[in-house]
This record gives sequence, C-alpha cells and structure tokens, in this order.
Amino acid sequence: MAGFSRFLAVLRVFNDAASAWSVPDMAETLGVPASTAYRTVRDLVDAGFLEAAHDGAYRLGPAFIEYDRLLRMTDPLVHAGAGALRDVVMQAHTPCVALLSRLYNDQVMCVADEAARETSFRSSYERGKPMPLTQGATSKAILAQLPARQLNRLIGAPKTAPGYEPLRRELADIRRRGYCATASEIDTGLAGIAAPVIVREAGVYASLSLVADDSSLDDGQRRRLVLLVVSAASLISEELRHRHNSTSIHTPVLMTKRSVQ
Amino acid sequence: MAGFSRFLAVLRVFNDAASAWSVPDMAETLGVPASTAYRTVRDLVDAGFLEAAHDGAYRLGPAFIEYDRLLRMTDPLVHAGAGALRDVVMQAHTPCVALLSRLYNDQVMCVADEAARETSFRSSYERGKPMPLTQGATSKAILAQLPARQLNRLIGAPKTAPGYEPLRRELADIRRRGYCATASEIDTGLAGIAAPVIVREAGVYASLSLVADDSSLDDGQRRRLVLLVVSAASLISEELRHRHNSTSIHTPVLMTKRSVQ
DNA sequence: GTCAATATTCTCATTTTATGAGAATAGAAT
DNA sequence: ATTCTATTCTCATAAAATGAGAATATTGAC
Repeated sequence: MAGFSRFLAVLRVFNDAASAWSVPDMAETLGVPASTAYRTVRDLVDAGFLEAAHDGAYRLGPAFIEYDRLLRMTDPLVHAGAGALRDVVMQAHTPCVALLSRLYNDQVMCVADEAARETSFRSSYERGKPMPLTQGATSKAILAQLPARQLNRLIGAPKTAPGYEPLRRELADIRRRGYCATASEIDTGLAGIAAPVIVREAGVYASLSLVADDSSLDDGQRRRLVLLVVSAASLISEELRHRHNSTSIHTPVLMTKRSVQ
Repeated sequence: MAGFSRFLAVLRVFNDAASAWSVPDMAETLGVPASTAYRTVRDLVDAGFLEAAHDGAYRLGPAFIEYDRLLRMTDPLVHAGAGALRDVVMQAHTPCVALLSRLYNDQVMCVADEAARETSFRSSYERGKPMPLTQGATSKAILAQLPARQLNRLIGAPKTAPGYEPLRRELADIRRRGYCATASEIDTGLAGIAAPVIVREAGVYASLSLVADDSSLDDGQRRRLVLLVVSAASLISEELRHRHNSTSIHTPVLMTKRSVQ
C-alpha cells in the first residue's frame, strides 16, 4: 500500500459501528506495522481529519465539519436544493421529509434534507448516508434518467438476470411519467414520491423526493404532492441550468490566480 | 512538498470565494507542475474528496458529506449537543439560535446549531465556520475555562500587550459567574449568552451559546435565558462525563479487530 | 469538416519520501 | 520498583512521488 491510500485506509476503518480506534487496532486491522500507523494517524491529526479522543483512541476530526460547511455553501446542487426543500415541506401541509439525493459511485446519497415540523417518523435516507441504487423512489427517479450506457455499467447485471427486465420496464415507465411513487420499499409504512433533477451539461444526476406516512395519504393528497415534487424539482433544475450557463462563460466562480490574492 | 501535504494543499485552495478550480490554476497557485496537479486531483476525485464540476473545473466532493454524517452520528459532543440545542431553542420562547462550539486549532468552531422557528436574523457563527478566539460570548466562555498554560499558548500575546490584562480580568470574571453575556461583539444588534461545556478528562473544551436580538430582551428574559443556557450546558457536560467514564472501561466504542468483521 | 489551442494523460529517469524492524523512551498499572 | 504497553525515534532500504516533455484527447473557431 502506498502514499495517499494509506490515509484513505485509515479513514475507512471508521464507520457507524466503529467510531473510535486505538492505533494498534488500526495497525492490526490494516495489516501495517505500528510505526507506520502511528505516523499516519499523527499526520491525519495534524490535518484535522482525526483527533485524539481518550486513552489513545482516535475519532474523526473537525476538519470534516469545516469542509462540509464549505461544500454546503458552495456546491450548486446542495445550495440550490436546500432552499427548495424548505419550500417543499412548508407547502406539503403534512408531516413529511424532503430529500435531495444524487449519484455517489454506485450508490445514491442524500445531500440535503429537511423535515416538516411535526414529523414524527424518520426516513432511512438522511444527509450523507449512502443508500441502495435500485430501491426506493429517490433512487429510481435518478436511475430512470441515466444514459443507457451508464445505467448498464452501474447495475452491472447481465440482461438475462432475473429482475433486469422488470427494472428496465419500471424505469421506462418512470421516465414517461416524470416522477416515481413507491410505498414501503425502503421503510415499511412510508411512501416516497420523487422527481428527477437532471442537468446533463453540468453532470448533475439527482432527485428531489418527499417521504410521508403512506396510510395518511388519500389520492387527492398524493396528486398534490406529486405536483409539488415535480415542480420543485424543475425549479432546481432550471436554477442549475441557468447557473451553469452563466458560470461557464463569465462569472468568476472558476478561480484564476488573481482572485485568490 | 511531499506526499500527503500535496493533497492538503489542493484542498486548501478551496474556500468560500473560490469554490471551483481548474487544474492549471491550482498548479500555478500551488507552484507545482501540471502533471503533478492532474495526478493529485485525480487521486482526490477517486477518493470522493473532489469531483468534476464542468469545463475542467473541480469542486469539493461528496465524501465530505459522508464523513460529516458519520461524525455527526458518532462524535460524542456533536451527538449529545444536537439534542440539547433543540431543547434549548424550544424552551427559549423567543427567536434565537443555539450553538455548540469548540476549540479548533487556534480558533473556535461551531459544531452544531439549531434555530428557533421564527428566527429572522442569522448569526455569524454557523456549523463548520472557524471564528475568532477572543471575541463573542461563545469563544470567551471556552477561553475562560482553559488551563493557564494552554490559554497563553493560544492567545500568544506577551503579558505586556495592550488588551492582555483586560482580557485576563474578563475571563476570570466569566469563570466566577459561570457564563458569559455579550452584545454586538460579533454581529451588531445581537446578544450572546454562553456557558462552558468542559470535560477535561475527555479533552472537551466547548461552549453552548444562545444568540438573540439584543433589543428584544428585557432583564427578566435575560436572566431566564442565562439559566436555560447554563443548565443545558451542565446537562451536556454531565452526559459526556458519564459517557466517558463508561466507554473508557467497558463499552466497545473502542474498536477491536473482532467487532469489525 | 479542418485547424489551432488547450487540456489531459503518459513515460521514464531521477529524487524524494515513505516504510518498517527494532531500539529507545514514556506512561500506566500493579 | 517493575512490568507491560503505548508511542516515538533511528536509519538502511524499498517504494513511490516527481516533473520535463512527449503523446494524445478535447475543444472552439472558422
């Protein structure tokens, strides 16, 4: 193993179930000598990506909070989406959670979320948690918009695999309707309504979705929420498209050395 | 420059004002050859810390969102604090923002925040933004609790510097009272009330603070909010202390190789 | 479509740095 | 005091990053 990947390897041992590690345990898990592990950890601590917890244990460091804020402030999708999500949960007039999610490697990850006030349930989708690619309205709304080549690379299944053809047909259906509605696919009892947020020229493949208690929705509400989700998703897409068109020509979001001084 | 620091250097060129960079611009700013810059960026993209934006521009990548969530879920201070902040803004019965902040190198950074519903103003303190060490109730409440040696190292001023003695006296006063109340020190028109969250044995130096419109507070409310902040901060400290005492002996938060399998 | 101008990747000899075994030291528990 | 373990240090060696320039791809202008 080498250079950068050693640092990545150390960061990767941290997860929901293992949030504090001693250096000897990291060394053993990663199969590297203690001296190397101590050095790597020290460098990560200096950079703020790890920090000493107690009794020689280390946990993730505050640099992640700092970079996450920077991303929240500057990422076009997150920035445009956050405002839209607030509007959506306001206008839903029902307990719900609104999510903005995107492709992340071969998974889907929520990058912004907003819950209505009185919402008691919790969605499995939450900001920063990778979720399965082929389940739930949130994911399918994205999948349905992918170019065929990319889709096949992602799901990786041979066309003869069981479930391949049904999925293809479902995605085609979603593409036609312009939205995807599911119930109990991720969380039992919860319904999901999702619409795509696609700006190909900016490389954006995302979806806006609304999660609500399935049993509390009648057909009228369902239609209303679909409309709400679809139009909010369009708004975000438009904003991103507009922003992309302006920034790629004039606006100094693309930095030059001068503007750094 | 070498190894890891090259990656850090690339990440550091990203800031609020410069959120998208072309590789040639990074190379020039950092003073490294293009080939090196392209390689570094490619590695960071592979790791998810950067991602291609458009027209050869790169922005911060989704890995930061993922690690930020992991930290939110597992960091004792953030986790314990988030719940407490919700309670505080609920019980404040006035438009306000509650913050949990901590030392971060030679600055103070908010690691969790929560705004009451009808809050119209915005505090300069926000999750993930480094703030000055010696201004504002939030920072001073932390400073006041630092061991003398650490404090001197942080503020770095010679004891004869103007402002040193007043600051020392103010901090002593805060230590005696157990809280710090200021007005218009960071944001004009806003008042800050902060109480320390200190758990020395766990290396926690933080503060809980409440920001509200100064002109809307009478003396009675002020006293009430001070009480609210002080008691919430105590609750968090207690929880952290308790958690520290248990985890350092038995609980498997400290990972062993077995629990990873 | 051609062509020019950039952007990006590739190659490889060289320099630099990371690596790891083990020694040295520090710290804690008994 | 005395283990035991955690952590840092040392240094010869192996490994990887580096960067100049060539090769290739991409883009935009026309």
